Amino acid sequence: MNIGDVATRSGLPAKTIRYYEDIGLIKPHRSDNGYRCFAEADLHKLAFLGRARALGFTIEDCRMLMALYEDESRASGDVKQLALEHLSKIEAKITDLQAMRNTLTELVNCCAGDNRPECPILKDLSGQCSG
Amino acid sequence: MNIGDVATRSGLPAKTIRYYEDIGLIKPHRSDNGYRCFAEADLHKLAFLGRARALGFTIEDCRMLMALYEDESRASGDVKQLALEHLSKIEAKITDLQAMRNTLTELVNCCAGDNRPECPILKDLSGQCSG
DNA sequence: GCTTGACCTTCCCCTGACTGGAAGCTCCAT
DNA sequence: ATGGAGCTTCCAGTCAGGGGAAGGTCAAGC
Repeated sequence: MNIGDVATRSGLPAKTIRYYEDIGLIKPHRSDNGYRCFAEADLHKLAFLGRARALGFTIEDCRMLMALYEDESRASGDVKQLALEHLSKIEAKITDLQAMRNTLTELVNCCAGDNRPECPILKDLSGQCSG
Repeated sequence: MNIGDVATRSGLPAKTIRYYEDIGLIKPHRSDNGYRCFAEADLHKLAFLGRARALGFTIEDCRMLMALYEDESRASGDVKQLALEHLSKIEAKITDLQAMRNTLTELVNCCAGDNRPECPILKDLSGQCSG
């Protein structure tokens, strides 16, 4: 398979696939003409990577997950720990974003949003507490 | 005021303050020795920027918010629109992260996390649906 | 007056995970 | 032979700064 076919079948852009080769996540063979030549196993790895990335794992996490996946004597505890650490980062992000959302929602609700300059959003940002 | 004092009082790192000058968000004067020389108004702007950034606004958003803040004939509707657009991006991110969290939580709960290699997390990532 | 250390300056490279685009090669169909 | 699609590499850019080098400045202490 050439990269275009793999891109279509994996759902990843060709650019991303080249990048993954660059950083050593996959190692496709080369045809005589210099084109990358992907086997089914490469496609499978790319799909794995795509799913891990979609769950928000970093590239380095993905690298470790792939290594664990390929290590048949792995301990599932190592995978679980990786996932739990990632989960706690996600939860922290959610908490941060919810705090932003709450503040913003309140500010937006206080703002008339008309043609007048008076604006509680700007007032808050400028440090003049409106409460 | 020198940059160190402003950093302390605004809570922003000196690096960040220099960066904000670089991209034109602030324009502190210079002393004869070449040092940046900050007035209270600069400090005020930096505090504004810090709060806007803490609410997750992008730098470009901040630039517009500052312009609106300084425009006494602004319409609060413009500010509100900016805030609403930002809010909807935040909400989209929260939704994405919650989906990740839900999937990950389920996977983690299915994983024994012991010394055995059997692992539903890896199984899911590899595309073998466990359900 | 000299030194020391803290503070300031600019400059450039690095981050993560790609994306865009240029220049050039290959392949296939016409 | 030619045109266009697809492939290659390489360079630069994204966002919002962070790290650190090389060097100028200032105030205190001796």
